[in-house]
Amino acid sequence: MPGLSNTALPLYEKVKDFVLDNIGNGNWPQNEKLPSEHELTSSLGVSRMTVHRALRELTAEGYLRRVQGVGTFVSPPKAQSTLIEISNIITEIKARGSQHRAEVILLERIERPDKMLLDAFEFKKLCPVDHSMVVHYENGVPVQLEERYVNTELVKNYLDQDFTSIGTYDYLQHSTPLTEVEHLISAIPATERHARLLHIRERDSCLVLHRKTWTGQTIATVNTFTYVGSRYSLGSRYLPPKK
Amino acid sequence: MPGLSNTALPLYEKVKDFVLDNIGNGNWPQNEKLPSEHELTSSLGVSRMTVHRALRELTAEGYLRRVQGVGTFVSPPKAQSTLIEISNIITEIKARGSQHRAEVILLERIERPDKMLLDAFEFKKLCPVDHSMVVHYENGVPVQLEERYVNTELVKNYLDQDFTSIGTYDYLQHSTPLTEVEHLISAIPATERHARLLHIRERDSCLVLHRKTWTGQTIATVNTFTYVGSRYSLGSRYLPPKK
DNA sequence: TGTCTATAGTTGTCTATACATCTATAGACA
DNA sequence: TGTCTATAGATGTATAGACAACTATAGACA
Repeated sequence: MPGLSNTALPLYEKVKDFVLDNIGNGNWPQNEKLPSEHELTSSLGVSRMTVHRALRELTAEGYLRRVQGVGTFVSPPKAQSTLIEISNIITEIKARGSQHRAEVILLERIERPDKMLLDAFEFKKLCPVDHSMVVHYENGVPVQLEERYVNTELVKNYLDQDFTSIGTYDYLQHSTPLTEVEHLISAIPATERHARLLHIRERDSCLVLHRKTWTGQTIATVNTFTYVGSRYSLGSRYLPPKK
Repeated sequence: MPGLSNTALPLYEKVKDFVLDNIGNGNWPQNEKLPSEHELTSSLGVSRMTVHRALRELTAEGYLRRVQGVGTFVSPPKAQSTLIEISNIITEIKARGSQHRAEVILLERIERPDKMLLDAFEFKKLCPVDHSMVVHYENGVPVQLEERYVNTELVKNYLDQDFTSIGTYDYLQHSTPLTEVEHLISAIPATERHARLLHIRERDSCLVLHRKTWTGQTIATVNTFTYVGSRYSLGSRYLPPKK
């Protein structure tokens, strides 16, 4: 066995590299049992704590699986390479070098939310809810209809903001720490209202992203983002943390 | 200062909880400098290595920022984690307790791919490509049309598999280590073929997930998954590692 | 044969200690 | 006043040793 590289890295990093190399070149195939910490300690000439740290970190990173009393095993390749990151529309438009414009369609307080809305927030009693509807344009073409319902208990002054200059996202992120997020993506045919606001025809396909956010145990916001199917794709390119 | 909880947790976990509590209740606000490892060591009555491990892990989790020679600081709240995980359809259907069935529509080798396909693979020369089309049923109702094009240089024996019993995903994952994945989600109206295979009407909305995978610098597979918009949502609920 | 038990082997945690490395700063010096 | 330097104090790494907790199994025993 070749042993550790002689770069300037800390020892535990060299041990991690050593293990990753053995996995990468097929020396230790999937589900293979690694040498025990004790064996690695003597064969690599480092202390057990150092080996232990390396293996523990690789376990946290998903490369290994450890069972107390049994041993350390090579994990099957991560299914984690199937993550899609949702970024906010304004950042995204600007990142493409396009010009962004937002049009506020509606900004209101709903004092008496209907049953559907109360259920969405899992409210027991009648609570007011702030409501915004904004259309985002990329180079003058409507791309996204953003509809947000906001818990007025948790988010203050939501209605006083100028969402043509500040992103709703930016305001919410700074005003409310969120503890949990739920996403749902689906496809729907455009309603008459979608068609009017997004300049498409009724029944054209739209991509809908539902997002619910929590602060503590309480639902903070309920959001629906509707994208024009033919003009927009959610996307991501993911590079696994190879080494 | 109250000190550590007296639960059955390991000490370093208690130290982590202690720090998180102090951050959570505003005791240590954003960018506050924490007591030094030495101070925590004496005030909490644990060894420095234990304090160090707790702080190191909290740093990896994004709660703290450490600067050698200077100190440890409370990090600003994490950027909103907006990741969506794509799991494979068979796992998903079974996880819902539904019955899964796969119907292989087509399984063929394309000896002379057309220009669109060659471009998708970024092939310079003419290479054969394997092609599969499978419809996945949940409790007898079609949910997903799975279409895959596979690089025959990288994936062997693709056509010999029985994809009614093995998931295409499972076979590919075991046969080819993948180094990079690209996803694109969009919404399209159903074509006549979609309508026929998925038992919907033409122009009904479908959710389309494009996935391209790389092995090294080479494109290994090009995939299109078409979901019935009204029957399916991609989703995820993400729980930040709070505590 | 079947069941229980002691044990060897493995990982998990914790401590005490040492030295390395980096940063800010007080104080010497020009 | 300005610059350099030694130093205190902070985090980073590494070791040796001890004990705890868990698992599989060989071997004793009924």
